[in-house]
Amino acid sequence: MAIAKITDKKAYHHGDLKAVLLDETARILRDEGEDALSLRRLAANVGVSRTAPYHHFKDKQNLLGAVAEEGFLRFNRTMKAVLAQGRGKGGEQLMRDYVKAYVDFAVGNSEYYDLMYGSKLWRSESLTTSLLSSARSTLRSDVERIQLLQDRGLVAKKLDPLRFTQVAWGMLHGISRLLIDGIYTDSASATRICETAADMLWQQLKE
Amino acid sequence: MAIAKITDKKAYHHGDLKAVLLDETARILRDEGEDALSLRRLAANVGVSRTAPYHHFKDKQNLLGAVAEEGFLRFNRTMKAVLAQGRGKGGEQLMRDYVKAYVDFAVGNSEYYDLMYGSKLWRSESLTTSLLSSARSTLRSDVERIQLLQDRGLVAKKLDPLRFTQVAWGMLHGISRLLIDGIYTDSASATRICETAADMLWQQLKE
DNA sequence: GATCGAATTTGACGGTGTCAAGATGGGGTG
DNA sequence: CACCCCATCTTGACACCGTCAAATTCGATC
Repeated sequence: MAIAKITDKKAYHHGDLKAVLLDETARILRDEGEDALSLRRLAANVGVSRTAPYHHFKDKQNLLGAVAEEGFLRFNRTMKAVLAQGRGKGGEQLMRDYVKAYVDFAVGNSEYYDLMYGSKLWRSESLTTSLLSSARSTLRSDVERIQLLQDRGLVAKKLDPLRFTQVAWGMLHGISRLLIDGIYTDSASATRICETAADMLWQQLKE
Repeated sequence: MAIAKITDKKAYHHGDLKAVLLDETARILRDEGEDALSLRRLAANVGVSRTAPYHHFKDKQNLLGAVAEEGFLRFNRTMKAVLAQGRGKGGEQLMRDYVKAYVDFAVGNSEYYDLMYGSKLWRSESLTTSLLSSARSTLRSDVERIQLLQDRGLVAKKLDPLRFTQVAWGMLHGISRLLIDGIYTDSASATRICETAADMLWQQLKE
């Protein structure tokens, strides 16, 4: 039915519907927007009857939760790569790269980011413990990294790592949201906004 | 029909439906959440037929835009009051008050804040120029205030007022969103998060 | 080859936003 | 005062939507 199948699973009648649904959901969100996503259209696009998705996801929110989980996976992978790649660099440059990578991911993968930190997910019971730990993974390791630097005397003693991380996260999240939603007047200057943000954070750290 | 009418307009069949619709919309959003809002329920609650609202608002998005405009009005009023009240105080304390006021407004009036800076509004054609200028009003005066302080030599010369304001706004917006959406682990420490944020901003200014 | 059960379908229900056409009735003009 | 206009409101209709229940299909296992 589908032009090409990547996996050979070919589970049952259709092939592994679950994975295909996840991909097509993300594709619709990316290309046509949130309003264009309905379970019925999704099913039709994939070539399956309207209620077929219900055997893989409890309801619509549950499907979106699964897409969000995929988003967290990609996000954590991305941020880990940035840190790995920044081994040699100085702290200031690393901070800039980190901030840029966060915002770039959010803006470039907004179909995932919207779901990951959308209000719906965090109020629904689809927020499983595994999803929650995945969601907090990056934040948690941020706090730990700062604590480590602090123990080594590379970061100001008086700084509260948790508090700092919370505020820094808020900053990156806010900048990302304002960019995604097209609220900043000149989204063209995204790069310079990120630099300003990174410098501000770095100054707090080194002090 | 309605128990009490504040205005005496009593426009036509119903009384000034438009204002009543705006209030009831905000009430539903606050008390029952976004999903509970439908034009049909709204109309029924107000005691009017399902299509009556269409004579006052082009469509649902247009109604929400009008509610958002009311939100901007209240927001601008609130922030102006904070500044007025902070005349005597030092800059540091004023910054703390300002940050706290912003976040408090967002969290305490989230039924408005969600609409004001929700993605829907900023992509819709309901974003009239009057609404847009109202939306940018507070931000604009923030930039001007910093420029003024800079001219008087009270703020670091090397600082770019626009860039700083954008980042500061991002920070406040992000913190507000994370609090509203229940994403922060310990929303109880909102006050201390605000203080940390304010101190960070203030340090950038005075430097 | 019969059977079991997971995967899928068809049918149905109540809900939604919105358009088109008709009804209503208060305010301005004669 | 009588008239009519037109903003306001209603009823009817349409095409969607999410989701439940019951029937159906069909690969894998005994």
